[in-house]
Formats: sequence, structure tokens, C-alpha cells
Amino acid sequence: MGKNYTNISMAVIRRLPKYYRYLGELIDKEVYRISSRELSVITSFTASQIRQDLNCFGGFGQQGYGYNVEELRDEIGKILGLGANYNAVIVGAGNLGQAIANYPYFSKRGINIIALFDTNPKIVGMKIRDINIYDVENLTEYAKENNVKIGIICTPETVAQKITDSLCAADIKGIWNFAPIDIKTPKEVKVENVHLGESLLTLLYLLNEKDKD
Amino acid sequence: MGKNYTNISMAVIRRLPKYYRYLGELIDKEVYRISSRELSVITSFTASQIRQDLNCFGGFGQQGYGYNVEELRDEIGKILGLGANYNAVIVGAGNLGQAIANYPYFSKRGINIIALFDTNPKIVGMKIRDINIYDVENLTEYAKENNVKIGIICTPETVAQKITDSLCAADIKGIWNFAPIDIKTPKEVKVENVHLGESLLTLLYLLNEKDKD
DNA sequence: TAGATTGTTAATCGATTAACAATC
DNA sequence: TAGATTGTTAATCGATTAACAATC
Repeated sequence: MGKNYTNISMAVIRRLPKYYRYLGELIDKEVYRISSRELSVITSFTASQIRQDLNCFGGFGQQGYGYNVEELRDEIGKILGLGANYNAVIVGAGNLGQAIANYPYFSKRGINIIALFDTNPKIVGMKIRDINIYDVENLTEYAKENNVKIGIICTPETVAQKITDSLCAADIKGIWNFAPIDIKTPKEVKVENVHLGESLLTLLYLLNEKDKD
Repeated sequence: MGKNYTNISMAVIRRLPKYYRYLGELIDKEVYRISSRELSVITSFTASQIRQDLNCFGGFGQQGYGYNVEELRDEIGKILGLGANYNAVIVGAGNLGQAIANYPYFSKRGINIIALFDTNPKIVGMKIRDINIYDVENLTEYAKENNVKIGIICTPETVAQKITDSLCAADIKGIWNFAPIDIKTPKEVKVENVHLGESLLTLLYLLNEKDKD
């Protein structure tokens, strides 16, 4: 379980996974010690910002020395809540749902994908990497019975809210939403959106933008 | 081609696709006219912010009336650069690359996926939805000869920078990067990242967060 | 000890919100 | 015209950066 901190801004929270990643790369390179100054070169955040960010959670460094890379990464891991295990299901076993089911990254992060769900009778009953595909009709019941804490929505937008409601009825904790819609949940169910269409449109905008400098 | 504006902050730019999406939904619902006040309810941006955002690009509304939904969406479409056509390639024909190749959304946005690339000899030569899979070795040459403007990177991180360099050598305009690494490009080649791992870690953090209110 | 670098406060910058005159 | 709502300026809020005393 991650420690709990309050009043951390989303700007800071979204940098934490980046710190975690950069520090992991440093560990791979057998770098044991790093200063905020050196880290600023790697991350392109300012040294000042790095120190500010880290001090939201406590003093992990040592004056005159810097930070111990491995220790710092572990601390950030704890803050992020790594180490816990969660059962998760993917709803929508189309191309994207299948790609995510095949994503090896999950188990490394303590996420166990224990089932897929779909409406298409042609694929219900099949398996993807030993994971069964069930009928969406059984979603709430299955999630309740199997201690599912995370739902991953890879359905078309038209059914995304209905799926969300089914998941929330099963007392899950969070939804990773790939459908291009803002789903509504009770406030105790957290939502993280991956809006690919918006990301692509942002790229299109940047392509046409006059260069700034 | 999109119009060119300068000094628009990324905060504003990233809201544009959202406006575009919400306005599209309103058109589907046959809503013809909307005030910033009404739009604020739908988007959960403040009315003030909406008016500020839109006025970065010009006055699209009418005092006492509000905005014409269809006209406003079209204007935002122009700002985003919709209407242009771009040839694009996907590099990395694994699960994610295939899922993206199958994503019907692209052609609607003027993006033509004309080829996939991979290193795996078992799949080079195959097709996905009539799109050929070529050897990565031929990437630069192919991109030059076929007026490729967008590269979509779905490879493991280990080769992502090399692929980036091959793409940049072919004079492309932008990269949509799904590899969990910060790729480096000359400044005229724009990059939009989709870092799924970071998104997932953010969700994990939120799961453990004490509720704020 | 002297040098380095953090933790933390204060200053700056930028983004959001509020307010209101202009005007449809 | 009166009411509504924009466009836009000014005020506020929050996030980033700078500075430096504390201290390893």
C-alpha cells in the first residue's frame, strides 16, 4: 500500500512515474548517487523543481551528497503504491483490449489481468494468453466474486458508461479508460483516461504550428 | 492546413481536442447554439476559461447569443489542422502496432497508414488490413519515397531512438511515440508521447490517495 | 574543515477566474 | 429597447524558479 499524502497537485503526481522511470534507467547504468542538478539534465525538469517535488513526500536526500538512486526509486515506488497487487479485468476484447491483455508490463506492476469481457458471441468463450473472455452480462457478478479492483475499458464510447456503471456496482477502486468519453463514477472510484484521439489531434496541431523559437 | 498561431500554451492546446469532441457530441444531439455557460456544464471547464481559450484564436461568438455549435467546431477543426492529409507509417507490428493499424479513427482524421515496419522475419512480408509489413531496414528509404509525414512508434524502448533517427532522416514532420522513453528529435520534428506505463502508475497512485474532499 | 548540495522560504511567472463594458 | 452573453481587462491563484541558510 502506498503512503497517503494529501494536497499533492496533479502536476507533481504526473511527474512521479517519470522520476521512477529515469531512476530505473540510472540503476541499469549502475549509477548509485545523483544530485538534483544531474537529475535535471536527464529529466529536463529544473533542479529546483525536483527538490520541491521530492520534498512533498519527505527528505530523501542528504546535504552535500545528493540522493541515493536506488533508495530514491524505492521511495517513489512506495509513494506510487507499487508492491500492492490488484486483480483487474479488461472490458472490450477488440484489438486494443487484446493488445493490452498482451502487455507484459502489468504483472511487473502488480496488476493481474484475470479476465476479459466482450459482447461479441463469436469471441466470448475464447482465450487470450490463457485469459478467458466472458460475456459482459456477467461483469458485475464476476468482479464482485473475484475481488476485482481495476477495470480497463477498451469498448466503443457508446457502451463505456454502461460498463462503468457495471464496474462501479462491483465496488472496484479504479478505471483505466481508453474510450473517448468522460465517464462518470462515484468519487471513490478513480479514473485515469487515455484519450488516444485527443493525443493524435494534439500532434496534428503541433505539426502545423509555427516554430516557437 | 491549420492556421498558425504563436504563443498558445500547451494547456490551451490540449483542451482544443476536447472542445472538438464535445461540440461533435452536441451536433449529434442537434444542438445548434450554445453559450460558454452551458458549455462549461458539459466540459467542466469554467465559462471564463472557455471564452479565454477561444479568444486566443479569434472571436467566434456573438454577444447576447453565444456560439454556433457547428461553426465553432469547424473553426476548432481548422485550428487543429484537420482537413489536411498525411501519410503515416507504424513501426513495430506487435500487438499495439496492430491494434493501432486497425484503429478506424485515423482515416477520419486524414491520416493514411500506408505501411508497417518490423524486424521480425516471421511477420515481415505479411499484411494487416491490406497494409504491408516491411523490414525496418528499409524505413528511411520508404518514408522518403512515399512522402511519409508521421511516424508511429510502437517498438520496445531499446530501439525507439534508432527508429526515431531513421524517421527523422526521411524528413517527417511528427512522431506519435508509444515507447516508454523520451526520444530526441531535431526541433522541427514534433513528438507527442503516449506513455501508457506512466498513465497506469498515475492510476495506482490515485487508488491509494486519501480522498481530498 | 571546506565544498557540495539539500530542504525550504521567498520571488516570479503563468494560468485560471472574476468582473464588466461592449454589443448583439 | 431590455436581456443575454461575449470579448477582454484586471485580480487571484497555483506552480515554477531562484536564493540561501542548514548541514552532511
